[in-house]
Amino acid sequence: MARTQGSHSDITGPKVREAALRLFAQQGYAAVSMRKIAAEVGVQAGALYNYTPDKQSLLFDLLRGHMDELLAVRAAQPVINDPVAALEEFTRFHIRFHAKRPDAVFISYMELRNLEPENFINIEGLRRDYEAQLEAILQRGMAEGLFQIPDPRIATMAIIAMLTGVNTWYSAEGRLKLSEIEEIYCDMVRMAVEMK
Amino acid sequence: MARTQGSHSDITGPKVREAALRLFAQQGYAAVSMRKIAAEVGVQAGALYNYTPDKQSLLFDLLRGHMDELLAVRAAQPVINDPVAALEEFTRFHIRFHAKRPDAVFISYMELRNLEPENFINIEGLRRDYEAQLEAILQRGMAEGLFQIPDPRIATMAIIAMLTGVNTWYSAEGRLKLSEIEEIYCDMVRMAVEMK
DNA sequence: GTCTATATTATGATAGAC
DNA sequence: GTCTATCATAATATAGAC
Repeated sequence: MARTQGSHSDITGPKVREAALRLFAQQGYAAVSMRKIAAEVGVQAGALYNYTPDKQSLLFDLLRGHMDELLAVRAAQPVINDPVAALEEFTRFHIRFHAKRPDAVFISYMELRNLEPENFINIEGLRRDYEAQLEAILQRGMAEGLFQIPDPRIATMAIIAMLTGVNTWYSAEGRLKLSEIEEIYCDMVRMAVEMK
Repeated sequence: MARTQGSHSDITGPKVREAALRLFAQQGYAAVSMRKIAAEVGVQAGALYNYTPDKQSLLFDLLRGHMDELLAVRAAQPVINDPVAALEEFTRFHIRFHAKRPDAVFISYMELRNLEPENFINIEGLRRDYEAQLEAILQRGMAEGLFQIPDPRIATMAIIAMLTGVNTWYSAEGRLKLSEIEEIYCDMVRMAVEMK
């Protein structure tokens, strides 16, 4: 049986999220109208409401999806017992995962303030879960006498800020390949925490 | 001679910039209307145009003022020749300066994309000038055989990201005083670059 | 599922009275 | 210098035809 003309639910849905992600990252949530998203997708504004109840849900779904994927990919990773090896693996993982998703990372940091309170708490919780994984590695390394860390909680925030900062300047056409960047950060992170 | 009723140029001007800074940081440039700024100041929207030609100039002036102050305060600092001492001073300076101006720091990173191209280039140039100061310290330390740094340009970006990251979680009512935080970051930065 | 049309509200900026 | 009033647009979201 032939499809109803103009019926593209399975294609349009993802396209809406992709367009919203790209536009929110480029211009900011508040600066992007439903009309702009619709134009990018190639439909009229009204049609978007088949895919999201409102603009806020669109933003929340993007952030939630990003965090869910981050945690899911981490959870599927094999556990590494040696703290030194685990720290290196975390460093490489973080850089690689985030470098591949610059738009999602950008809005995850920049548009938190545009989430309604309930949604904000939700995303913040997921972020804390992720941070806790790094902190656990640092704690283990200290317990085993391998790491020398003035304050593990602060070191966690410092390392994550440092690694996520790659996204502010990284370009696939830049001076360094991603694997080289990973290497450099692994060195710096190791030097910053290892016992002398 | 009595003043014209309702004439408060010298008071209202700064109040407009303060209100805009606070609101832009809290809600984002695009989400803040001239009416919201006016309400915060306690005037009508039309009155704002006595203090700024348009909304874009208001944003640019805030970012420009922030960067100018950053560079001016740095320029007034005495030069430190020893790279180790200079790096510690830079670390403490950066944390202290930025912790005191969370709103300005926030919009300096978040609202760059809302600057018109010419204004964007202007601010980016000032930021590069600031980064160059840290990179020069790292280069000097390497030349003198004091620092071991895989890539000075990347180390510069990494350290600045790490230090600026303090602003995402620092609170005056938090577990640690700012002086303690400075101390911890000095340790981590030193450990990350010093020759073993 | 998408379209057109529309209700309702808000926007940046300006003009002119005081 | 500030106010009120207004212009010209643009916003989110919905209703109903197809």
